[in-house]
Amino acid sequence: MSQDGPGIDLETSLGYLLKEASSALRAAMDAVLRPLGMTVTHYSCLELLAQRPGLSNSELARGAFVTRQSMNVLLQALERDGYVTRPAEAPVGKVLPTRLTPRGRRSLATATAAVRSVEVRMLSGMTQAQQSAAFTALQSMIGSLKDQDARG
Amino acid sequence: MSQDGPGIDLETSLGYLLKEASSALRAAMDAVLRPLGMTVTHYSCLELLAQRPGLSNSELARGAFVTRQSMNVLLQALERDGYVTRPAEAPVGKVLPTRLTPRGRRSLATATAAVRSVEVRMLSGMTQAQQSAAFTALQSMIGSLKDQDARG
DNA sequence: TGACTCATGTCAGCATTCTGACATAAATTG
DNA sequence: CAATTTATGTCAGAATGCTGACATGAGTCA
Repeated sequence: MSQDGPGIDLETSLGYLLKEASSALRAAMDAVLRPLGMTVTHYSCLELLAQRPGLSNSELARGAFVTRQSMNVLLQALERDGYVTRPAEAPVGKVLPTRLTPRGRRSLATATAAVRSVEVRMLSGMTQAQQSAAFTALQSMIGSLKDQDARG
Repeated sequence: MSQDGPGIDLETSLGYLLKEASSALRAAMDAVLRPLGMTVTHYSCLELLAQRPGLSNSELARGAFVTRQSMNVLLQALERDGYVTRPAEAPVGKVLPTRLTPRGRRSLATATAAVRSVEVRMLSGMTQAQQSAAFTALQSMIGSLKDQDARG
């Protein structure tokens, strides 16, 4: 069965499949967000702020899987265009808590609908049990991989 | 519970978890490949060529989830450094079939060992049944998302 | 209290990838 | 057979993200 002899069989590799699924999801999200003039990172930032108002730049960066620096330039653009607000000075420490403006909330609402349609389609061929299994499996993978990071 | 009311609950979203897992996997692979002077795309290209010799630039790009243009610049570097070879002229059509050199094969061997250790760790906390379930689930997601692409 | 470590926000420079575009060859279609 | 469509390789410019670096504030520990 061309098992783990010479290389890693990409046809049966969970890692490769994970990358493929993630890539397909990102492409699908990009496709529905583009007409709204939004990128995936853009949307992720807004969604994070809706659920946890007052998040800092660094926390948003971790939540959207980009660096602080990248999130910083995005936040500057979002602030300039009136989607979010940040205090001019940090109320405590250096952390600048960010919040959605009404305009940001409206923009997020339409984006959320688009993204939800993608997620629904992604799950359309799966039973509830399969979804639960996938959820557990992904959490397990994440835990193992993060563990490694901590040890290294 | 905070179900699908206002936004998408990132804590229970399979899409978000998928992105998180993929990000963690990429970070882990980057960490083990960096000492070898390799990037993930770099490694993916070599692994693809080992399993399917003679792949073209465009086919490699699809397999590594990047654009033709990006793969093209990578291939030029790999060719310059003697990891792969491409004929100066296309034997048929415009397709330039790429092949690993012995040096490329040696380089891939060490990289494969490193990547395999990451994948083993990723699967360490999962039963065989869980792995099978995850495999099926991911394939289902990919199928649904690609379907959408075709229809759009 | 003072030294040390850690996290944050931000700037500058660099690398990587993507978008747009073009010419060419194969496949398809009428 | 001719025309259209599709796919490929490649170039140039733009956008995006990252690495490196710095100053500052908070927490820790002796």
